[in-house]
Amino acid sequence: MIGLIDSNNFYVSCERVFNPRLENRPVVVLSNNDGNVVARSNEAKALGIKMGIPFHQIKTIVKLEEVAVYSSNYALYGDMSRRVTSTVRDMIPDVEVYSIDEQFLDFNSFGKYDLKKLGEQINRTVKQYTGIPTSLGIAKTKTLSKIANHLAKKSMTHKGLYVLENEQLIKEYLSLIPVSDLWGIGGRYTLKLAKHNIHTALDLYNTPEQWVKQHMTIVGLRLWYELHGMPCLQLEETQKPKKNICTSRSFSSKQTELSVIKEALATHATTCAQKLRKQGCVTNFINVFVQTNRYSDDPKYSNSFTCTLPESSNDSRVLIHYALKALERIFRAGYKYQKCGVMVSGLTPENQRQTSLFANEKADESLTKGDTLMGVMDTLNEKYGRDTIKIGTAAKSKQTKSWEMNQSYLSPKYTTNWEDLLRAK
DNA sequence: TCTGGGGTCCTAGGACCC
DNA sequence: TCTGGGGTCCTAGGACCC
Repeated sequence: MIGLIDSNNFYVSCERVFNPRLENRPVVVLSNNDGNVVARSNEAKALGIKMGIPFHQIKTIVKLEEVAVYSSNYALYGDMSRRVTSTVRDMIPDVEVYSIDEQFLDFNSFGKYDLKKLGEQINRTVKQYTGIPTSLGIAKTKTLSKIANHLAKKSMTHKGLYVLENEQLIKEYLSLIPVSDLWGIGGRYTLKLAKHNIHTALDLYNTPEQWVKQHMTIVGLRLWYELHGMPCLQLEETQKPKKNICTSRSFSSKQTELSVIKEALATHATTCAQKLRKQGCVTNFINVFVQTNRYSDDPKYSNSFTCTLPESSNDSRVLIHYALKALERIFRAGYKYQKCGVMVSGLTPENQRQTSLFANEKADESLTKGDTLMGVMDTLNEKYGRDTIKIGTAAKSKQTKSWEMNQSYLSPKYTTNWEDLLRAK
């Protein structure tokens, strides 16, 4: 049996752990730049605040109902997520971390245990150790455990735990679930399936295998098998190295000057290089993109350019150099830019770096020196805090405030930043 | 005034190889 | 009337997830 444990209203729950006055109150957490609502407490849901709605559209109700509002605090949520995972892993060793608030659990070596009792114990322990409330669904496949989890959360009688086993019950529930709620069915498939009169999860369950394969590829077929209780998706307990890494942000206000965008892009390139080094990888392609606001009536422009590095690298200085070169090629004056970013691909492990055919000893030496320098920078930034030391091009200037992310409602980084903790006190 | 930031997998078709 | 039989790699586009 497979379990899916999921933290309820996760970002809101993290804020509540450190601010219990938020209990029983409507609370929302916003996306980066305080753009949209990405998490809601049950009380906020009851007020009709929809997932993903732009913040400016709910300002009236926020004031009227005294909704507590928070900017995303990923330092806090990431750390709380690690605590939840390690608590779960102490009880069930085989865990796949699926997202910041979800883990799949493998119960197959717990055959003789009462899964209901065990499940209750898991929820209770996580709450006790971390303060985060969770829901747990258990079934034969990942897809069915997603459904069981949904049932655990939605029904008051299940109290955050549901073991979905009985074939007849499975079919009954499937008949109540819109096909669009299934894991793996998005907007496009929902429309396509509706045209063929497939509306509920049970409709899809009853659709012939051949039709599914033909119209929904192997991906849909796996989903179909999983619904029938035949596992096709394995637990992935080790994290696979990423194939692409992207760092991008919207500006807090629209930007027109190349110099400002250069500063922002250099900062993103630095972050991207840090992420590469953390994964122990080097890149040989760097893609840079800029775009204007797609919702506004102002002239629109978006473009990207990919540079091929002469030699694979994860050196911040190298990435900044090529990112700015790419930017020069796509920047057009006269537009109000909203966002820029850097994406690296073609990643290879650091220790399998392909050097240039024409590299000489001097080049080797400079490569080693670069690695040492980056190592020192990473160590200092880890020990004394982010941005303790950085490359000059990405340094903060008078212009920085005009592009840096807007976070007007940020809570302290209670668990990862000592100064923040003191401030909170 | 104001609309996020990351990722993955699959398929078809084109280009090329022997 | 008739034109081989295998392959690989790359890219764009489509679909999805949180």
